[in-house]
Amino acid sequence: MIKLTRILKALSDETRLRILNMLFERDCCVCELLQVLGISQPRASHHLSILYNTGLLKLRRQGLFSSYSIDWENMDDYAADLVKAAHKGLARNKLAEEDLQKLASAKRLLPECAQPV
Amino acid sequence: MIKLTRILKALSDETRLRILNMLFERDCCVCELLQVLGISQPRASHHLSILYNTGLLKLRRQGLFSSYSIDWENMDDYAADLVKAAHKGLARNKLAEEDLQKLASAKRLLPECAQPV
DNA sequence: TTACTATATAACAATATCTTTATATAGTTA
DNA sequence: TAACTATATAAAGATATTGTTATATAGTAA
Repeated sequence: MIKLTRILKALSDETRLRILNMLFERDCCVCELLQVLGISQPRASHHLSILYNTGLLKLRRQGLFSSYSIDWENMDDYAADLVKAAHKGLARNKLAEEDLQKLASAKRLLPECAQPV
Repeated sequence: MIKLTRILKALSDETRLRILNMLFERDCCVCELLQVLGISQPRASHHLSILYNTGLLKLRRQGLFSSYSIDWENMDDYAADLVKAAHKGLARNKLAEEDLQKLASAKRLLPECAQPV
């Protein structure tokens, strides 16, 4: 129950849903998330840590850069269902769509910054 | 986005998940929920109002009694997915299982108190 | 080494959520 | 009508969450 509520709480925030929406598109480094979301770095870092600690994201560090992606492999079945349903709920959402457009032209600080994990 | 986060927040609470779990079994009147959950009446009422106002439940009043049930008909597709996934996440949960056992023997104050809506 | 950069963490204020206690509403029964 | 019952709502304290500012960590480059 605690795990389930933690996952639901992790999903219950606009910023974190926007992050997940972007990671549905492809994995991203923090620098890209910052550019697109237009929020402070500690704020992004905080929300990423919540998603990460809940087991929804995995992290690949390359030097100074951190690339996050959705950790489908280690996620419980129901958790994957929740993430997919939340993503479905973002369909045709203005903000979420704009984020993806910005992501397409976001500057990657290093070329290897957002390659598949 | 606001609707989506409201639904996720509504699901992000143990008491409300227990209520939904019971309503997955069958619709219940508040008196039954109180017996099973073992919480105060205003607390149950408060959580029911959150689920109701988020559009996840429907209500049928019969005199003094209120029967709640999951409002599948008026729920968005993604919302139904979220509710089902949350329910899936309760599988084999001790507390949720005990609730259903108690529900089976909960005393209905009126025979028509928990008939299908 | 020092300076710089990307990200994480800590501390704190602002806000939201949960629970309890008290009260209101509205249907029922006498 | 008055008394009673099931449920809802309001007020208020306790706790949790969010966002900001400041600082730490750790990799890179000079």
